[in-house]
Amino acid sequence: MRAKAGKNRKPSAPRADDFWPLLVEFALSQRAWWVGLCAEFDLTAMQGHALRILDPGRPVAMNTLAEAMTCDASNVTGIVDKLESRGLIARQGSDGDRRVKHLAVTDKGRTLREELCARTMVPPDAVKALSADARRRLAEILAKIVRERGGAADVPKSA
Amino acid sequence: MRAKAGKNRKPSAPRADDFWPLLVEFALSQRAWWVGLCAEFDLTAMQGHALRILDPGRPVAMNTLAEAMTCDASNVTGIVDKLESRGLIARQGSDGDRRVKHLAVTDKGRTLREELCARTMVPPDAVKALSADARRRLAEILAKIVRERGGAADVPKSA
DNA sequence: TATTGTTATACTCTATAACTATA
DNA sequence: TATAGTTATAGAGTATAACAATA
Repeated sequence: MRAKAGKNRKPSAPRADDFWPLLVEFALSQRAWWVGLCAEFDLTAMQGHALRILDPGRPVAMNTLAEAMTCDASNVTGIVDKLESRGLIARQGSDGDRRVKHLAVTDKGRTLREELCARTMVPPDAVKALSADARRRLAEILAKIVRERGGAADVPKSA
Repeated sequence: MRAKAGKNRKPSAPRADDFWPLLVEFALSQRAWWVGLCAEFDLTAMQGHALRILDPGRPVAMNTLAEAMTCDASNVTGIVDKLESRGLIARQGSDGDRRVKHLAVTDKGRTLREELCARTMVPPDAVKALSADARRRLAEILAKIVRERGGAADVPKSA
C-alpha cells in the first residue's frame, strides 16, 4: 500500500539524496511566500524584487536592474514606472552618458525597502533552533551553491 | 567587470547569520533557472509547475491543483486548457461528484514530466561534492524548514 | 444554499520589434 | 553603427465577480 511514495508524507529521517530535492522544493515553494510578503506592502512580486535589488546608497542604471532581474529592459520600464509613480524611486540622468538613467531610492522608498528586507530576513523557527556552528557550516555550503548557480542578485544588505 | 554592482564579492567564509539570507537568496534566484528549464520543454513556469504537481498515478481535482499552486481556481482553467490542448493531460469526470473534474496525465505528458523532473533533480557540482553525511544532515534541517514554511507541494517523485 | 469549474474583466509580467536620443 | 531606454503589441498569469451545473 505504500507503493505511492508521494503521499503519506514521511516524517522520518531524510536521506542524503533528499537534500537537493528538498532544496529545489524549498526554492519553488517560496514564490507564494514572496508574493504574499510583497502584497503586504502593496507591491507585486517583481516590484518587490526590483526594490530589493536597488541600492539606496548608489543609483543603478535601468540596464543593470534588468540584468539583475533577468528580464528584458522593456519590462523594467513599466515596473520602474509604477515604483516611481508611488514616489519610492526616482529616475536620474547620468553625468557621463546621457542615454543612461540611474534609479535612486527615495527616502520613502528606503523606509519601505528596509521594512520589506527586515521581514524577509526573519528566519523560521527551524532555523533559529540551529546552533551557530551548524548555521555557519550550512552558510558555507549554500554560498558555494549560490555561486555555482549564478544565484546572487547582488542585493545590498541595507542602506 | 562593472557587472558586479560595487561589491567586491567576498569569497571569505560566510557567517552563521548568513545562512537564512543565503537560503532566501537561493530561493528567489532560482526563478530564472526554473523558467529556463521549463522553456526547454516549451512550457511556461506555471505549466511546468502544474505538470510537476500532477500525479501520473492518481488524477487530481482542478480544485486540489489550484490549492497546490496557491492560485485561484479560475486561473487553473487556462493553464490546464493549454496542457490539455497539447495532449499532456486530460480532464476526466468524477464518479462521485459530477461537478468535479480530475486531471489525468497522458502517456505523452508522463514522458515529458519525467524528463522535466529528471532535469530538475540534477544537483549542482557543489552539492555533489558534499559527503553523504553532510547531505543527510542538511536534508534533515531542510525538511524541518520546508515543513514549517508549508513549502512541500507534495510532489509525486515519479510515475 | 453551498461548491466546482468556467467565463468575463482588468491588471501585471513577459519578450519581440520598432522607435528616440544619444554615443 | 551601436547602445539605453521607451513604446507598441501580443500572449500568459493573476484575482474578482458572475454564472451554470450539481450537491
